[in-house]
Amino acid sequence: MRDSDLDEIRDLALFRDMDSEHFQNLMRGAYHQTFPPQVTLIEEGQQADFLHVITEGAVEMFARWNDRETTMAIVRPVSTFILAACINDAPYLMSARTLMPSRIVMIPGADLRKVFASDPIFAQAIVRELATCYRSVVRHAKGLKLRASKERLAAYLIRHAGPTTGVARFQLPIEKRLLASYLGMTPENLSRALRLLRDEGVAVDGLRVEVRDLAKLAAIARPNPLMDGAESCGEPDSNSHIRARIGSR
Amino acid sequence: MRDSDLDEIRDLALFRDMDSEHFQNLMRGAYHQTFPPQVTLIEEGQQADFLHVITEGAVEMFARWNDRETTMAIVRPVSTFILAACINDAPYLMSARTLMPSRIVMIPGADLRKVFASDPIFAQAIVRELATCYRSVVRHAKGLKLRASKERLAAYLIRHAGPTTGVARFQLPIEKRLLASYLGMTPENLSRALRLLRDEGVAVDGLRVEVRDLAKLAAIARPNPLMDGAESCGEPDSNSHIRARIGSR
DNA sequence: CGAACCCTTGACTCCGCTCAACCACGGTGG
DNA sequence: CCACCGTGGTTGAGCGGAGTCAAGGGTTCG
Repeated sequence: MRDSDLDEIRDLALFRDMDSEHFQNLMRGAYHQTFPPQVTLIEEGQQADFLHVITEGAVEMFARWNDRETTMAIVRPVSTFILAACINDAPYLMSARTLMPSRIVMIPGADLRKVFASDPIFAQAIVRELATCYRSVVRHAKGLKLRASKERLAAYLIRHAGPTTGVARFQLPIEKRLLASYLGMTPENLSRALRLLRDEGVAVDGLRVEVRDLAKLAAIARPNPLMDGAESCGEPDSNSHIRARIGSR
Repeated sequence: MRDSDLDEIRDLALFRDMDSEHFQNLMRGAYHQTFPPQVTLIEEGQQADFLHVITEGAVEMFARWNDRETTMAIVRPVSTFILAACINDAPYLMSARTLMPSRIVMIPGADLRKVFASDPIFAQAIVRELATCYRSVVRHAKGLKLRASKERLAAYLIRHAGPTTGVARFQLPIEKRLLASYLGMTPENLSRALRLLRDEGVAVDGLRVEVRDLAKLAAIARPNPLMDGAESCGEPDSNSHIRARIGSR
């Protein structure tokens, strides 16, 4: 692995405060690789051999059952995924694939568990990360069970409008079909839901979104830090990552 | 706290291997209390002051939004709840209330974090617990997004039929209205879904369930360790806890 | 230029929710 | 002992949200 990579990784919240020697132990067996888009990094059911850390790009976490498929989260730099499976040395519950060219650090699970056991600082960082992921999934589940699809969409738009008041303009960070799947609906239904929100002052052109009246949206979504809080980890997408995608209109 | 209680708690997987002195530090500020049924222990949104450990009874974890309510999990002895909020020193995302007379250990969050930082063994146990909870919610979310309600019900019944082949008989561990809420449907719909499953050889009388043909149910539920795996934590109910409830018919 | 692919729209179906009535059961108090 | 309720469960009727299927338009890419 290149030294510049090492420095970059070392600077992540997860590794920043840990013992130097332990960090080296972790990195000795680690890979830092670049993957093209649409590459399956992980297949659910496999044994968790590596902890993955995404340093560039975007990765979709998704799950399959009975010929159906749903996206569970979009992971952005810099965060880990499948930490829980690694810690428990258990099979992955989700699959992962790149959505764009992405760089991934892969740390052997055995090394992770070893260092984790001997470095309390690192253990603390791991736990914080894990707890954050947990809370993120709980929020996701709450949204699915308590909100109707139109309400989920409204909430999503509000989260991504940023802290603006009045009018907000932004780009959807992912394809609509992905967004639909994440929100637990079909692409057709997302399309219709967006049209319904036109009456509420939402204008959509491609991935460009303009929200004319945040208050009106909020009346539908009734946002709430206990469901919409942004502790990151899997929410597609933190708007701090508006990147110029090739071919963005 | 009584000594007998201390011994009991000390024996939990979470505390079993930790340093004795640290354990005492944890317990010094802890309470072990008995609560009647239908008592709200935790209100979502509150700051996470205590880690809770249930040693007897049953606790429902639920969430509210906009006058709607859904049960997210049922917690049985012996396990913790709201661990993630405590670790992150964040507000609870779920509320909790007792379903029956229950005994709860309450450990101050500050103590938890302190000991956690200085005892690697304990930290490891915490992480394992947390990772298990995380995986449990992921399974729950997968079920909600990938399975239809009838399929979710079938899967639930199979999980609780135990490893039997052929005919299975058991008791529902919770009220049907709770089960409905957990499975993400209305009580009316659960009722109808159960009638639909009659054609599949499922007979229900009160809380008594008889599954005549597990294979037929399995054809609907298509159970799968990645969705139905029983790593405990919140699944209502692990069938290792069939207790004689007063008034069980 | 053609082939994918994504998005949208329409028509249709159906699952699941709402509302309402009814029953069974248990507890309470006259 | 019995009338009265409150609660949880079941059933039915009706409706609406959301999925399915199918077709068409716009882009991108080989």
